[in-house]
Amino acid sequence: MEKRKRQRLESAGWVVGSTTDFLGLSDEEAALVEVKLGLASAVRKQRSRRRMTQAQLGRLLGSSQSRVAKMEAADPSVSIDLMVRSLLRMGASRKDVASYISMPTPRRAA
Amino acid sequence: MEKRKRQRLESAGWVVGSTTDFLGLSDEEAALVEVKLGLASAVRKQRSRRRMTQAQLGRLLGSSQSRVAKMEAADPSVSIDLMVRSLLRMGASRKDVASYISMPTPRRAA
DNA sequence: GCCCTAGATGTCGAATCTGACATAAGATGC
DNA sequence: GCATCTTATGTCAGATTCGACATCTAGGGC
Repeated sequence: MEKRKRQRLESAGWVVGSTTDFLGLSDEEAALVEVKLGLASAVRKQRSRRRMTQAQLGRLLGSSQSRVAKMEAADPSVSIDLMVRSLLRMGASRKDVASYISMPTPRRAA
Repeated sequence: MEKRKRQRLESAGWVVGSTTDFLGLSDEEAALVEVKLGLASAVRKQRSRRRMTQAQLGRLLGSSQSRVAKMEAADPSVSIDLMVRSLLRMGASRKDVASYISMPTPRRAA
């Protein structure tokens, strides 16, 4: 799968403002990646605010440490559904989730 | 699957403000359903604004009429990912998606 | 009545996502 | 150095979601 690889590279780093142009991501693909990145960083932020390890969060979610790691890395193998469910489980509201999605996603801040 | 049935009933109607309590949905399950309902109605709204049929939208998405119908019905077999991708494909922005998620979801308006 | 269009619903094989496990890599304390 | 804790990454069998198709209902024009 071509798209998965591109997405993985994309999420892995470097692009700052708009996620387009690094490799030929269409606008919607880019937007989708940005949605996922926002959720991914929200998961990490909420977890660390609660001072939980990935393993603890995994248990709380009925999942595993590795899946949490993949969520936070916005791995292409994790669905938006899973990330949203995780945030809700950590006590986020629908509005919180929405704000995570619309927030800009700066990465690799210098 | 127990949960799926409840979710189907839930989405099918009647509940107005909070989706809790109709049957023992936990708070997060209820919130997740509300997220899906918001996206589902957004898909319908965007599609009809564009005066497209479900079949046309299905083709635009590389999918089918029946899947579009299920999306708009917030069928448990459709993922948030698919609904978000559909909205983005119809030209919605990340912020638009976020607002659909946080909007209240009145249904069956008298 | 019959046809046509739009939408709803059920089913199925294929594709994707999931939890679990193993294992590696980084960081910290000794 | 080496334990220990935490996070990252790869893999895989089982679960979920996918597009597609068939089928049904509702409505309108004739």
